[in-house]
Amino acid sequence: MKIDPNHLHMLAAIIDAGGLSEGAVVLNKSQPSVSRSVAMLEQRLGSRLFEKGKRPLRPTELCQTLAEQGRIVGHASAAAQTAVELYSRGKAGTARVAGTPIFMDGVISNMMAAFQTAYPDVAIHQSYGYLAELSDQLGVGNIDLAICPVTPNEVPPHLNFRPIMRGRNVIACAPSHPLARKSSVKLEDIAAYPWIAPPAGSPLYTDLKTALESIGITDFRVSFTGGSLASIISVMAGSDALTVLPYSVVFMQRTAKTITALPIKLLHPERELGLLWHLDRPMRPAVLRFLKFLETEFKGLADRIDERGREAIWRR
Amino acid sequence: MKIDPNHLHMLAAIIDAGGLSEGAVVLNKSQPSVSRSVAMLEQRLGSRLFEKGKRPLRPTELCQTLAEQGRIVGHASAAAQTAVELYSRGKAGTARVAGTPIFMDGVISNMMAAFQTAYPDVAIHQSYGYLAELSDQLGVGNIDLAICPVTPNEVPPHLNFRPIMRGRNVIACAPSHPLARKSSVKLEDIAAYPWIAPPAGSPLYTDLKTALESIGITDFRVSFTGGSLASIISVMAGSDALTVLPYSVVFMQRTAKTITALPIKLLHPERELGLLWHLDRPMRPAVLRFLKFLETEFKGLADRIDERGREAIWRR
DNA sequence: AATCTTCATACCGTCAGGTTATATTGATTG
DNA sequence: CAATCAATATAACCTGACGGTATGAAGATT
Repeated sequence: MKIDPNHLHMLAAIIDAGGLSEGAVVLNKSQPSVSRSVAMLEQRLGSRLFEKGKRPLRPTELCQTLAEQGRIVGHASAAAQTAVELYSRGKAGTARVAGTPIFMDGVISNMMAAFQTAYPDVAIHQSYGYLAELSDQLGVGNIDLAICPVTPNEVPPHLNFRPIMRGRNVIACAPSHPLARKSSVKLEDIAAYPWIAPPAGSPLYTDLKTALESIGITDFRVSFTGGSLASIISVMAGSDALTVLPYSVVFMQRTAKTITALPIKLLHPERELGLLWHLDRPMRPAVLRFLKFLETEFKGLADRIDERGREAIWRR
Repeated sequence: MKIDPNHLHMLAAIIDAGGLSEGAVVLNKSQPSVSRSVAMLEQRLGSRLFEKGKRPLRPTELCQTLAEQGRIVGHASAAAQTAVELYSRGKAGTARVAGTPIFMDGVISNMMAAFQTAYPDVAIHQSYGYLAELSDQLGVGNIDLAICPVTPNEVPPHLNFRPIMRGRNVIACAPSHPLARKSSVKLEDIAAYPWIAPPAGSPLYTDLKTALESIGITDFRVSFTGGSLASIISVMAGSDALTVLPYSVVFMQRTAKTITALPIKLLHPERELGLLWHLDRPMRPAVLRFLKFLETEFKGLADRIDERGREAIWRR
């Protein structure tokens, strides 16, 4: 007959509480219940667990050693309990999140930092990808959440899309760039400089083309391509190159002063930055937490961007 | 709702076995049983424990952390199991044993050493006392077993007495003693030497007196009294004093060659060395083991003493 | 598509363990 | 030492968690 961990725990509770009745209170049970359980256990073990007929209840030697294990069981049980609670409140667990490189590096990474200080027990697994891949990964279940610009009518089936920010691109350059000081920039000015292009397959690359076409630039020289945000910033800092970036990315760099936007209006792309997740796959609490966190963060970001925009307008 | 340690253990078993069916085998249960248990647990926790519709059964993150605790529970349970088995076979536990000082030091201690090498997990609590005290201690339940010379008709009530060795006293002295070389010793020889007396209250003290009276010595000089066996041996080694000791005690010192017995026959006391324990207090397995061990040891000892006796006789 | 393996569901019986009420029994005290 | 108190044991009853077998459903494999 195998021994029941619950019984071990019960013994520990009785001993630590100092009596059957007190132990029963600790265990949220009635006194007769634990009394009978002890009696049955004694019978099964074939030896006494508490000395018979001694009123300050005295545990047997065997009982003591069993209670020792019982305390271990109790700890494990309590640990499991708190683990479940943390988990179900989304305060522990893992969130696997992927997104387009520039956004992840330029915007989301900062939010993830904030999230991790708020929820240190939630592990984040980050990866990169564009819409097609992200959709696949969500479908297979390799990631929980994708962050990606999407045109509302091309949302893949079975995926839920929640927009969080209007797409808005700007022409970006280093603060040291000759054009950065000018209050107004003309097309002829721009034409002289080389361009940094995002990776060929990325949406930003098509954005770059359509944006430049929209302001009449059809022929442009690409001097650097394929790098992620850190490379792009470095290259811009050391050259006169220009590039097209989401304004939010530029905005997030405002304190670091590594990028500025030129005062030229580009055509908005149809796409909108948003969160994607699988519809019929229930979201884990930690992921939900992260999602909510991102939403409020983006709301704050949008507000700050608006403010700054108004300021900029007011200054002119 | 509190979490059940059994469930934690079950999760660990399932994961470690690599499937519900395999886990069920490990747990000695049917597959549907564990399947249902898992389902109920999932419902109570409000989150999945195994990913739905994946055939190489994949545990959830939460399930993994719970299983971790489950393994701890499993270990504790197994430890308890072996503890119970060891205990009930008398291979672990405590035996509280008391007895008359000279016997304990001179005979029992050697046997306890042998016992502890055979049963290293049985702790022995030794104490000293004479019959009255021993009886009290047994009655109160402070000791499990007493080893003591008892005259068969003065066995205290409620106590069981099992004789293990005939009482037989001898006159003892150091091997370096002038009388030790003599093949026959006369009373006049003895009269010249001082005596080491056991503690005044001890049975051995009365033995000393009656023994000496039995051989006609009424007036004797006591040069040292009150010491336990180690002291007596030391004093004898450094002096010409004599004393009366149980032959078994002298016998046990044969290899150490610290004491010899003089070839003088003393009157046997009525008492018989034996084991005492409480009648209606069930004996713990470890105590029983120790009791059995003592019995066989004493049997062996008695045989060896007989042999030696025959040898000694043969030599003359 | 067919088959195989494994998990889920249905249904039923049993017993550990929950409850309340009450008896027993060490311990305590005047 | 009787009386009293407090704690444990017992009785009687009931519920539901969990055990089993039989069978359906669904991934995985060929």
